[in-house]
Amino acid sequence: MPRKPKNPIKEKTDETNSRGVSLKELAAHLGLSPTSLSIVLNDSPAATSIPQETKDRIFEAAEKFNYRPNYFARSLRAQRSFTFGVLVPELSDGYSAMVLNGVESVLSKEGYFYLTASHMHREDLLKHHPQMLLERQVEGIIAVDTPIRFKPSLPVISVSGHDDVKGVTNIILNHNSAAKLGIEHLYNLGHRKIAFIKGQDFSSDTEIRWETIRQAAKQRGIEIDSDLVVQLEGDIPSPEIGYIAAQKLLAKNKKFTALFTFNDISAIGAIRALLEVGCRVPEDVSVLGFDDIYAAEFHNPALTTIRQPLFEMGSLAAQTLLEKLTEQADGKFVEILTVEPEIIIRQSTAEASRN
Amino acid sequence: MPRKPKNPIKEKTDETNSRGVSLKELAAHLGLSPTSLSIVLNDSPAATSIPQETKDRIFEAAEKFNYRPNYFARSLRAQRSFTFGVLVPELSDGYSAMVLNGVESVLSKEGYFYLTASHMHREDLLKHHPQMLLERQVEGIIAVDTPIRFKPSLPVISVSGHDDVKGVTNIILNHNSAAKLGIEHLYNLGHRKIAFIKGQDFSSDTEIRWETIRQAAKQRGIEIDSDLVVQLEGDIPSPEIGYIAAQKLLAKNKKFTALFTFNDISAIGAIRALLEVGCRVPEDVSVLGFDDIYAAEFHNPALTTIRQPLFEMGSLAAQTLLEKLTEQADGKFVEILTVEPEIIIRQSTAEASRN
DNA sequence: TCGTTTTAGTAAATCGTTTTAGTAACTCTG
DNA sequence: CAGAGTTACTAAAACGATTTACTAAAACGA
Repeated sequence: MPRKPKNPIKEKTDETNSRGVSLKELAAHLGLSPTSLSIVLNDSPAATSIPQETKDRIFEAAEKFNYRPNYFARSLRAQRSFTFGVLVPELSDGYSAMVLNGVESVLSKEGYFYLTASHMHREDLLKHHPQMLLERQVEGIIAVDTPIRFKPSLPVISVSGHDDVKGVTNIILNHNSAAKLGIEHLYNLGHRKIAFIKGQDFSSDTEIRWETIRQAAKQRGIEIDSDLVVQLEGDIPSPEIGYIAAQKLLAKNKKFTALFTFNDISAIGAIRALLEVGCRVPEDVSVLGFDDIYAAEFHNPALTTIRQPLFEMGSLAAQTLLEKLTEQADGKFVEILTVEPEIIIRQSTAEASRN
Repeated sequence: MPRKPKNPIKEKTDETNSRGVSLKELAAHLGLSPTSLSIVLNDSPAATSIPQETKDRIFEAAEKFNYRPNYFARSLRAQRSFTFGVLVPELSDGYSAMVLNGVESVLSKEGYFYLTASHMHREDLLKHHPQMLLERQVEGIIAVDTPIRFKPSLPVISVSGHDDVKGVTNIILNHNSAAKLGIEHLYNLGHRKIAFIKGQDFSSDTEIRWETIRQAAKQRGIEIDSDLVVQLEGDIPSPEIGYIAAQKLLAKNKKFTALFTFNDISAIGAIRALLEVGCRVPEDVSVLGFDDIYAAEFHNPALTTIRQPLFEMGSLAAQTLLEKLTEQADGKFVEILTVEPEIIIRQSTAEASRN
């Protein structure tokens, strides 16, 4: 026989329930103390001494009135936000979004959310955004292709960053492998005169990618002509910057049979520039991309590219950050986590032309 | 002459300051009450009666100890989160990300952040995510290309949704114009046999886009052959689904001189399918896309497409939501905000071939 | 039967702000 | 010089949960 509620909560209509029931109200309704409800609903140790009948009453009422603990009250008390901050250069470049997919896939399972902040490589935002995220009490930060311009006062995971900041775990591609895969592929197709498009100075992968490519080329006995090296400029996530870079390259009027670009976006722009001057891809010039974004497979010609497992890098970052939070400073700190690239051979590369 | 602090806060090192100073600590340090500091720091009305000297002392100390009000405490008290929730199907389709850029550009100016939740058109997530966002006390929800499967108990703005849910403001493209722009363009190039790729059933734009296209075609006296209409299937954000749809179309073996696709992504996939069977674009078949994502301009051939101002739609959504929050129910409710499309003519469309 | 343990709870403190409702000590004003 | 008003503050309540430290009653053990 159900007991009568002591201080019945008036049935709230759809109109009035906007703010939900508080623990206190629910407790009054049941004639119990908030303490008891809290203990039961959270199944804390003290719950063992509460009889099942009471527990059931509590669960039932919580269900009926759709009780949801107030997020702020709970977080204030527990000093936890169940929220991460994510720093990205820009969302619509096809790169960050893939990483974020991976991040979200892990976080949503754990009841975490994340706040996104785009800095567009602006120095002021690189400092300001982390501040803001800290004020929002994020429990950790994931920085994607983002230089660390702040003192990390909480766990930070960097995806494709290369800043070597103390305390920051870096998730990076095995760039040595990546460079070798690319260079070997071109070499095996007979390419010896290879042009390169480097990344922008601000992009964190630029330096290491270039360094590893130089080494891989050297090992293969390929000489890099500095006239055949150009660099991306500007920060819009459009192929246009690759187009412009390729035009600069063509303006030098030096012969090359292959072009190794910084990423797929710039490869797509570069192909446009090549086609415009009558260079066929891949018959006259092979073009090799990097990343394997969705557009790569269906571009014309379909891009041969070095695939980065972006989704996995995101989920690994989230996973690692969650682990960092549970191990209380006892854990052995991991500085670098490496993921492996893969070469995806499609139609934009071919045997070097003879002439 | 600076006064002596009453209860000096020990200078915290970089190591220990992780949690920051509380208002109480700062007040004790200054020999004042937390109330006074709160009044001064927030410049609330009562601050007029506080002498400048005291104010300065407070500001100085706040600065020195880098005082930041605790977000949870403040939000708990004020019942405000300064956070929106954003529902998207998927981040890496190049569409949502552009909208989010617009959203963020407005929110960051106002000190707001947003939580992202991707539902991938799964019914369970379409119900679960809004719940979660509500529990996180978001002040409003922006739904991008997302059906509303929840009772909106707080302000909701839908971008490219067509659910006509009471209380939801819809930001939508002027689909009539869009359809006309597309049909007129193809008509003027001499196309009469036009094929169509419709969107997936779950995509909110599918129905209206198709309806308006049918009307525009009718007005122009173009007959739509139902054999020349195929539909996208599957929910990956890759051109592959457009590729498959175009193959189905080609399998019907009916002649057409133009193809009006649901979006740029599917246009890119469709072009691949056409090229594979020896159809040249645009010489044999003109292809018209929709959206004008970054990839459109540099695809080969460059896509002629109907541009949606995605960034603007995002910033308009954020702006509108912010306004909704300040006007307290007095405001006249706006149900629909329309934005205008634009046709971007590039290389994927041309005069209809004669044969 | 007395003392201990278990059962079934509760009151009050706490997290860190903001706000409401004061209180004293001055300064005017007539 | 009494009353009103201003100045310069502060104590306490509130937001809504969790946690610590109790209490009162019942059950158990010797």
